[in-house]
Amino acid sequence: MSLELTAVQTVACCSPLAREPLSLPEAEGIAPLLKALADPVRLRLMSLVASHEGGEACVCDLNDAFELSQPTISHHLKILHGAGLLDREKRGVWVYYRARTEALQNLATLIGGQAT
Amino acid sequence: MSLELTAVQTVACCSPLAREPLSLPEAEGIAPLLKALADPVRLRLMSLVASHEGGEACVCDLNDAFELSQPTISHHLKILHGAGLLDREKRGVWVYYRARTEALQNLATLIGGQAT
DNA sequence: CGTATATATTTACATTCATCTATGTCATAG
DNA sequence: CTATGACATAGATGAATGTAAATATATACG
Repeated sequence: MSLELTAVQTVACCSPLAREPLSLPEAEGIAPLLKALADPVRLRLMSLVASHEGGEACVCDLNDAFELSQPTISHHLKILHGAGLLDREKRGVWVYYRARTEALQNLATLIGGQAT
Repeated sequence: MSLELTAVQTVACCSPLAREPLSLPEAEGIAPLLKALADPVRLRLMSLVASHEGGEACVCDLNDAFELSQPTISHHLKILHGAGLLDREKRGVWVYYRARTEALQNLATLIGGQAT
């Protein structure tokens, strides 16, 4: 097991933006998470998965929601998964993605948390 | 006055990610806001301004917190201001930036809001 | 086995981005 | 009016990123 913190672990460690200045390592840990979200396709993927019944969706469902090639969707899913925003589970032929809601909540607290 | 919505206005209009799928126009409106935040320097700038006494800081304060050239800081501030995350006010020789907390709160609600 | 389907990876290319240096603008001081 | 300090803009460059096309892997089924 790695000693490195994942982006998701990093974001859980910090006070809200408005409370105290972020250190450089903190900022460098959090930016990749926001970067992963900062794309229209990936935002829609996240909301599709998070709002899908059961909190999960298979790639086959997701592909149909876009006019993009399957490899492109797969690429975006990999980025979201790599950032720790989506969990992956293979069941038979299909792969299901599930939103990591605690990661989203931590991020929301960081961005919008009160100063005091 | 333009009929276009700013990114900040756009983000205030949407349900949380986990409640219902984002439309393409919504996602395209929100992504630029996240993109503006998705950089270590800009994250630190936002937190420096937001947590600074009085909720504002002048560029002279901000420059000193980084080992980057003044034009580079100015560039990042322009991006944050363009996204609607920072307000700008010139007073005499100095320029003060102020965090738009309601924009941050709306963004936080969008990302972390409960499904129901 | 062999074929079909679902998903991932690789490669290639065009675009975007962060940063720098140099220069411009504006306000104030002398 | 000229000099100085604070900040912005312009232009250039190298790195990172998005997308598509082709290919690979893995499972199911006959």
